[in-house]
Amino acid sequence: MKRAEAGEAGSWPGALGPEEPGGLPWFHDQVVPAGSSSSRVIVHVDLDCFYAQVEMISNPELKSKPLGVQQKYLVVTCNYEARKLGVKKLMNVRDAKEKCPQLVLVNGEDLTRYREMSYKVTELLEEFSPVVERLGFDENFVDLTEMVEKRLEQLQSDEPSALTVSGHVYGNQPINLHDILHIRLLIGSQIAAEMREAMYNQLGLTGCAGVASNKLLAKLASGIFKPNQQTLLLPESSQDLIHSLNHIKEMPGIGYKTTKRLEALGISSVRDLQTFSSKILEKELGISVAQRIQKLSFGEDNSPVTPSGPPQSFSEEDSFKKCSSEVEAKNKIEELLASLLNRVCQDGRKPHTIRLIIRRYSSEKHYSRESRQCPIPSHIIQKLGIGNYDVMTPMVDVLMKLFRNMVNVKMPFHLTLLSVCFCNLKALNTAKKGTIDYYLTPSLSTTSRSGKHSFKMKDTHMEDF
DNA sequence: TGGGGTTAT
DNA sequence: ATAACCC
Repeated sequence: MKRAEAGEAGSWPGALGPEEPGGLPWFHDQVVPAGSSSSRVIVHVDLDCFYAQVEMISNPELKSKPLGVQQKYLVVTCNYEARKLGVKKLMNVRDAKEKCPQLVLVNGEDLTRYREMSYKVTELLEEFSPVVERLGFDENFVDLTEMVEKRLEQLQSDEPSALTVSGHVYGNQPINLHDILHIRLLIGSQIAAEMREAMYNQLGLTGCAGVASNKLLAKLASGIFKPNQQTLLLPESSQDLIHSLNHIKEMPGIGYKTTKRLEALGISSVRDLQTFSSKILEKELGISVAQRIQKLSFGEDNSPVTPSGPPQSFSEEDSFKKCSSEVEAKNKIEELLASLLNRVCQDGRKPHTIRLIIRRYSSEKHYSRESRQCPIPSHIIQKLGIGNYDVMTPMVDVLMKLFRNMVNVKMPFHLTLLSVCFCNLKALNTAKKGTIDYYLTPSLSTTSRSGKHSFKMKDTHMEDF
């Protein structure tokens, strides 16, 4: 454990300032302005090799073996046993087997169990604080600011071990118990440890956590000590952290395209980006992207933790070497749709838009998708919740119209991916005659997004059933 | 490169 | 409808 933990924390309650008599800790009057966006406490929780963990829970015999999760010809993730033997994420199955002949592979193309476990994690974290933002299936941000404030208020001066950091501190920076920002982050590290404990005790999952003053730094911090550990970043160390990145590509928020454009400008390190002319950057990338990523390069990120809530869309996709006939496409679309209907049925809400996505074969490069979408006919929507009887057939008809709108079936074609997506999800219309909702709810079966009737479901507070 | 997701334009 | 980002 860290120096800060043993040494400094033991000095409590000697941390009381001389000008604060009585039993209250000195920081009790250090108020953070309400709504202030500065000085937040954010945790990023990142599960260890998530798919592999889920598979090992399903089949404990896999725990002692090097395990990879396979999708098509890729090992998309693997446990640490396999990593020790040289298997990497997104490695070709052939390369992986070559590196590690004992590698056990399980198919992970069906995401159902991963998705279910993923939401159990998010729900568990929401018990700590409702402000939880999902990032993929295996990462969550939680804004702990309020929770930390409450714990500070409850803190008694006769709790000698109350101010002990949990886990690592980045750079072994000493904690200053007279610094309110340090104290708040330290409390955040304790909550992070409780979250990881709860994940393990209740779900059997291990993961990392990073605690810092914003999402960017929390995310970078969580990756410092890798499996099943956590790290706290103090403000004084944030520059060290961001400069420890070897390339701007490693900065969350700077993706493939932006990296290429930045490289063309001669920018490759974080410091290059920090010192580059803002004016020129704005002209090259647009003011929005330029300002955002240049702030990121200084470790600044004021983006809020946005509660994810239920998903905005459901989709199922399948990739393949070749699909070149309409019947073939129809069969695959039916499979995707069947799975989707089950999911939508379970969710309880109803999608009002359906989308079909394709990827055309192109000899190289240009990884690009095309899509067509349309409203789901209202008579189909109504049949959706009640066990999907004859919703398959009319829905496939709609999808095949979208298909023919994109693909000229009279000409040869070569597809490598099909995907069906349900979106524009709305709560069930449970409005009944005589209730307030009945008079306030815009008809959900007509063109409800138009003009004057477009007040939002969030504000209307529909009762679920 | 898989099988998902999100937001901005 | 696409393009960018995230995993």
